[in-house]
Amino acid sequence: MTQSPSLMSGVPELVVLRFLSAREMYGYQLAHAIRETTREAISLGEGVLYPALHAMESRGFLRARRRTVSGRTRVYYTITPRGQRRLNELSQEWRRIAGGVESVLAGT
Amino acid sequence: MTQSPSLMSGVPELVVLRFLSAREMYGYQLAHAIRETTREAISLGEGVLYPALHAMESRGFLRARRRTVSGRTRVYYTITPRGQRRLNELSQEWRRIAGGVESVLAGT
DNA sequence: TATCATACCTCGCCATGCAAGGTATAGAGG
DNA sequence: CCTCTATACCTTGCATGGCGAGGTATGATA
Repeated sequence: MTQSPSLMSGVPELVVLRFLSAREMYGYQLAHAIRETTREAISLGEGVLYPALHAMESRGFLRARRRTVSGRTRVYYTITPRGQRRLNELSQEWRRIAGGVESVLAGT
Repeated sequence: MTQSPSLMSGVPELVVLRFLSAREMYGYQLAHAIRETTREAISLGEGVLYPALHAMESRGFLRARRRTVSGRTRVYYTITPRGQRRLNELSQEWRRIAGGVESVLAGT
């Protein structure tokens, strides 16, 4: 119903890569960490997070490793060199666009 | 080919509304103003700008008025009260998400 | 007379967010 | 024992929306 144009496009990939560049994490953990770090400003639903993780893995940005911890299966992700390069590109892209938007919002 | 996730989603609508909240403008003029103000950081192609303008008009955010200036037809746009409300919402939304991304990029 | 800048437009691809729905285990409380 | 909550993963289908490519037309400049 033409709600909002979702300013979120590309954001999940960027923030996930950033987290994984610091340490290995699993999906559920990522979701919580993102919510906490951003104080709820960014909250990725599972329908966003998991497909994003799979896409990044198949593109070679992440490596997945299943581990069973006390009867529960977790999929841990680590960032690859390609993923690191991707993160650098996306960060730069983000800064560029965010800077542009800010300059417009600030007025001439 | 899964190029880039295009962090641009929603940005055209936001920046156009912001410009039009200051003064009446026509499409081509908007494109140039956006490029200039953002120092090329944001550059809207015509395949983005015109469909966006039409969509915003049909949603009641803008009002269009054709005018012929020295043999050329221009479509001037003004923002409506609804468009102004929309701008406020989008701005807030933008600040929220951008703040979240920044906090992630900055690290814990 | 060509080329550029102005000025508008549409079509079609496809990437992607997101809601909704599904499976399964562990632990706590009644 | 049973229900509920938290943990932990998954997929399908829809709608949005950016973007390239292509199209039309005029005025000015070289």
